[in-house]
Amino acid sequence: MDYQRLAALMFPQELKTPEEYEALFPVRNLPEGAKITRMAPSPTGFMHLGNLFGAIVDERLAHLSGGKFILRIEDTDLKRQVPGAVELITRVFGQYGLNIDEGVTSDGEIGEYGPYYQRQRAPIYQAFAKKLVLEGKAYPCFCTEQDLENMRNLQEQRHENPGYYGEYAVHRDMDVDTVEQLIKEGKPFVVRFRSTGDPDKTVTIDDQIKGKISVPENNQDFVLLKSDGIPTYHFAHVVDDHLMRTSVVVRGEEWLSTLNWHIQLFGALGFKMPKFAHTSHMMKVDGDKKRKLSKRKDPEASLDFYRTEGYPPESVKEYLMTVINSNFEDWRIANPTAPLETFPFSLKKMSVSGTLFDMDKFRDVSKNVIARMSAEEVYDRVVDWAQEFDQDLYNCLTRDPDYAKSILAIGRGGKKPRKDLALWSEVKDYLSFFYDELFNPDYTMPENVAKEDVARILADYGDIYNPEVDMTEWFNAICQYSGTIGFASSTKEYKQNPEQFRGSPGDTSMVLRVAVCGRQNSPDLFSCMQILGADKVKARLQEALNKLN
RNA sequence: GGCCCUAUGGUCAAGAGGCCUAAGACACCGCCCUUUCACGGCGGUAACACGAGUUCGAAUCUCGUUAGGGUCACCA
Repeated sequence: MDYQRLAALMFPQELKTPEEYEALFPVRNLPEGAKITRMAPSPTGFMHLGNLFGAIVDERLAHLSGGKFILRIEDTDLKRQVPGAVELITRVFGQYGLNIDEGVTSDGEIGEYGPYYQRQRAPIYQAFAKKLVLEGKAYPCFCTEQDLENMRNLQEQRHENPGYYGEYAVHRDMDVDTVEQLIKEGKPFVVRFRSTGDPDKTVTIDDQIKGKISVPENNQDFVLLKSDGIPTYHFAHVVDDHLMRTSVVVRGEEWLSTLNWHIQLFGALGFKMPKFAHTSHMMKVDGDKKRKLSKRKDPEASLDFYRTEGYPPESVKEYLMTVINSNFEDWRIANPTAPLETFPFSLKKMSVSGTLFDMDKFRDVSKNVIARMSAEEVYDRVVDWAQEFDQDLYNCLTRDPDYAKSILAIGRGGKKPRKDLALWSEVKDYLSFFYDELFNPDYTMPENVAKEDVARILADYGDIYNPEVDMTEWFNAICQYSGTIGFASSTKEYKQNPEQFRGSPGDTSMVLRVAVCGRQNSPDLFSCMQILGADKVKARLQEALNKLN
């Protein structure tokens, strides 16, 4: 077989040699142990929680080891491309604080191992494909989609494995004259790998997460270059990760099934294999079954969900860390305020089995994240969120920032901070009663307080309330007043003989709370009254009294 | 169906042959603290998928079964 002639027919264009590329992208000069990782999303306009999961692993691995983290765009499939998708990707990286050392950023490409868009790397892949053709390790295939479908049907009928292999690899040994003829006729062709694998033999690799994995050798003549000269994932992955000198390939375990293709290709091209780390999937319960988080069925699969709902990126990251590294939670308890970056992340601690996404757990994590923030920071974040997603809330918050911050400061800080908020979209309801236009009172009074007592408290308290005094004195006044209307004048007293009283100071407070806040649950009532101011408190009491009748 | 991966409470998980009468977190329940709530404290319910084998000894090693997941494209 005249491979020289075959290669010339298949690749008439001017191409650099593989050796030239090797020289162009030399092995990196990095300290011992430094890891090169890469995230390689497709610009589909959708960022999956799993993408972030992988990106965090990549980023931590690289930066904890003094290596490099690369962002490469896998835009080889034109059909799936969506305008603005790359911007979405870089925006997400920015939001989540995943700093790229090399590759595509919001300010263009950086780094010496580019281009980092695969489409722009077409000549590189072609050069290496040509090398394989010259060595008899690849060949053109002129099968149409229809041909392949017919083949699959036949294989299904015969209960044989589907695919392009063995006797089904019909164009494998086509003579060069025929190839020339077909090319002259303008027939499109793909470039296929000529597999020499024996499926009865197995090949074993040591995965960084899963440990030893044994798979049968590949015998499929899979496609290297599509008919438009653009590579498939498999070929692009091998060429890119070699030339970019990636040292650890982190990717989802769905790639395990074609791992033998990649192993074979690294061998055929004479490339040193990188290490592999196959991550398990995020799962979700669907009825009584578990399945992979689905972009179509599960809103929480999309990173956009967290943004629109108002979950801080830190919360998502923090939650993912609890899943990624089993010792993270203990570390966080021991180091409540330490930056995430100081956690000693390790691949060894990664789970090998699929993890169910746990919304309860996630909310808990997020509450803790938000509880650690200052009122100032919460204010800034909520305003940013509201500006985009809740104009009413935005208007309220920005009208008087100090007022808003004083609300958000209630019970914040200290040893036992309040944990009311898990996400920004809960803020509006949380503080609605501080704003007249959001105030939507439910005047349901505590059942154990007689209606005439309610009316009396509401009528009397306006004159009793003194905004000048501190919390202790404020509560003492309520206690004292309670004593004058047949209520106990202390909680202790009431508890000793509940039947002797019409109510307790707690009941009095609850009546006031319902009137002032329009609900039975609120942060500390004293603080609420302080922030609202005496005039507003009195107006609210009157309003509630009017509604009573 | 073939191939591959996985299997400890409802969920995430600790666990590397004896430290296991099996950690911890979330959720749930109870009690305490308390002007309600949110916190916080204390306690509780709840698990090694099944069957063989190896071994003095198995959650841990091996095999099988079962169950779940993934994958079988000119998609990634």
